[in-house]
Amino acid sequence: MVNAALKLFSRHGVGGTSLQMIADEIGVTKGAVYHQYPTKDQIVLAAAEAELANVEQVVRNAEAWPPGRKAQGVLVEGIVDLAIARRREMGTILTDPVIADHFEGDAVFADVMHRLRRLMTGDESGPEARVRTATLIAAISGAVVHPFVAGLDDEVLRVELLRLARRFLGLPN
Amino acid sequence: MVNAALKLFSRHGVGGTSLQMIADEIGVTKGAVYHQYPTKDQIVLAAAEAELANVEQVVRNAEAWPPGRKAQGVLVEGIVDLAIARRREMGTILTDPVIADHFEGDAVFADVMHRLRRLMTGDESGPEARVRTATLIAAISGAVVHPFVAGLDDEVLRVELLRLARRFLGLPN
DNA sequence: GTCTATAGTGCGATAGAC
DNA sequence: GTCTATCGCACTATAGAC
Repeated sequence: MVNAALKLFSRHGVGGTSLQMIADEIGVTKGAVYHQYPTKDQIVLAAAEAELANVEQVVRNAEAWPPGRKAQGVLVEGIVDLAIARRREMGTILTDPVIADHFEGDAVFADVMHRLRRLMTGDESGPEARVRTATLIAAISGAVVHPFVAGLDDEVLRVELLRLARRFLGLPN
Repeated sequence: MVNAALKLFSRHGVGGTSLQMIADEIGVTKGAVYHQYPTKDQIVLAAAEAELANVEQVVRNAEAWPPGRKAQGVLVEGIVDLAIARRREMGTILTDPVIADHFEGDAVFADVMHRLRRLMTGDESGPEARVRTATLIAAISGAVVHPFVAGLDDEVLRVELLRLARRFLGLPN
């Protein structure tokens, strides 16, 4: 259900997705949808959190390594893989205005972003570190939905993106 | 009117913006809006094209220079300035699903993107060139709306983004 | 847990007065 | 060119049978 919602959100936007569309997508009626989630807002929230959980898992994997280049490499590889596996969905939670509103002031979102920045820039937290982190995330999650790469094979895209991201971070090859 | 629509689109998404909201924003009634545009689709199209025209102007400025590093520098500076001046609006035309649908197969959009890629990668047009171009555009237009940089001063953000973009392209300082 | 039925609201769009 | 008034429809949400 949450997955069906995310798929529709990323294809029509949150505002352009109705409960009827979600119900149709999973093959039930609106009433059944309302049984699980009392409001549309709750569905949006659940979908956004589910997608954020994927990012959190990638961050957690990278945190298993001691701080440094290896951890950064694991992080970048995880983000690239995630962005490719979910080309539209990942960008949606970062760019859709309705979901951005939901995450503004959200503690879990802030925590994941903070840990992500820490992995990439260590203890720096000034403007340079912030812009660098925001840029890398935006680059990867945004690039995968750009028309230029719409027709590219997943594996080709993966290799190119990884190369660019590693160079961006100053990591070996 | 087109500007009011773009502002609302970037704040609530295209699907989440009603004609009533647009009418209220510019201080008229729905009837007056319908006098200028026969359908909501036409408004969306006009708004998207207006924003695309800004990008086209930046590309045109860069094309005034002979192909090479100078042209690339002008291009990157123009894109960064545009993204900062219109932090939300520029990202909207690249990420909102409704607008992306409008641009899919659009000749003007394809032309601007083609010229942009040509400026950045010359005559190469393989996967590597495509991913590189898509990544740079996504990075800049996406980074400016990321929560990490929400509180940053425009000028600070501009300097950092320019530095990152230049390094990404292998341009001097 | 899924259904039908329906309330209440706001939507896109149209018609016609001024 | 802007207004009011209104149509038909789809929406979110609720109530209650099975």
